Amino acid sequence: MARKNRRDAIIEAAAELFAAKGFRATTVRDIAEEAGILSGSLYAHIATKEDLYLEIVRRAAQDFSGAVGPLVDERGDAPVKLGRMIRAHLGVIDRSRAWARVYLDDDSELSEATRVEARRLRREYERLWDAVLQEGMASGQFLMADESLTRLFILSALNGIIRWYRPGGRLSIEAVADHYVQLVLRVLKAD
Amino acid sequence: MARKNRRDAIIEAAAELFAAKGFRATTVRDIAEEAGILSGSLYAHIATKEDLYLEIVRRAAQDFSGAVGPLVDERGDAPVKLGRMIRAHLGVIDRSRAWARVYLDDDSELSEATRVEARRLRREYERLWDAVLQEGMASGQFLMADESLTRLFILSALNGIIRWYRPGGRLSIEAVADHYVQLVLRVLKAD
DNA sequence: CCTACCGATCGGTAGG
DNA sequence: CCTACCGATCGGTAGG
Repeated sequence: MARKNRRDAIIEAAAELFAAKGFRATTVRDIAEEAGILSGSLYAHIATKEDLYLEIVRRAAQDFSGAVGPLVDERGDAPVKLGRMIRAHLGVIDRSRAWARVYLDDDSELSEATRVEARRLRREYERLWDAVLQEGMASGQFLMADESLTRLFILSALNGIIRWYRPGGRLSIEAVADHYVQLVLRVLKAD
Repeated sequence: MARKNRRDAIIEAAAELFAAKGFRATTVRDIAEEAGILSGSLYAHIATKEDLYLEIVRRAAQDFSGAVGPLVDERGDAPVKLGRMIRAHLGVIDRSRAWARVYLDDDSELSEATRVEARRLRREYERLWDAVLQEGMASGQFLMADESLTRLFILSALNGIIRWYRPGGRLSIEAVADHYVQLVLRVLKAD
């Protein structure tokens, strides 16, 4: 929470609201109120409501890539790396729930241009996962009949968490991550 | 496609539009146009836009339960049954894409009452999967450290399909189902 | 950042 | 099922 200016507060408020109610159901008046200003004043800081969405997706993409990306090149074999990546990915979901939700949901209510950019950012992130899956396949530690299908299966399972996990529930995110790492390694026949 | 009255046509149109654009971004004028009438005339057949949503969720829940439910009591051991259920589940997603999408997405733009009912229907459906998972655990054919976590993992992976599968792509839904059955059985250490 | 407001569009209704 | 319309609310702007 370094420099926290008004613009950041607006984006933060929008992320929470988009995550909770969806893009369309969130009004610029909701966002302004949450940020402590009036809706007209919002436009001194942003161009459009849709730009706000894009900014959230970009920051979330950075969160995920920043947490998971460096792990691809760290020491360790593919199963170990994948375990770290899963923990990091679920960690971001846990710490940045609202941002993650906006980022992971392909919101169909937006303009094509916005959706294309959001999709591009997600695809770029997915390549990190491909890299490690391929590494494990090359080393013979992962068994996959169809790599891209397997990646989709795994990432869908992981991202599903955002639909049911609530902090303070029966399991901590770390406990969930421990379980999920095991399940994913089973999928890959790696244990 | 038995009796196909105007009301059914309206619900069908709404399902396609809600799936494509979301509940909020779909207007009653969109729905009416798709059904070939004017928006005011819609209200001779429905009470509110939200009722339309509920009706779609109810029919989709019936689709899934009708296709998967009977398989729980059929002949065969748990792994065989689970394989059949996965194929049936993906079959519904394939044949009733729009309905499935509306049903599977917990739309946060709706009233509490509506969301509670939709959640109830989804929970009821999930119990079918719990039954078979428990059967496999009892027979020693499935290995799970945490049954409910494993169910969430598996169903998230399966339902993720609705976000990427498009008919006419590289793989048929049957081919995807074949792969996914194998991956799920691996998760359960059942092969 | 506020006041004051815009044109457009929304879900839904009355009366036929 | 249409015509005609309602009050409310929407994203965004002008002028300060």
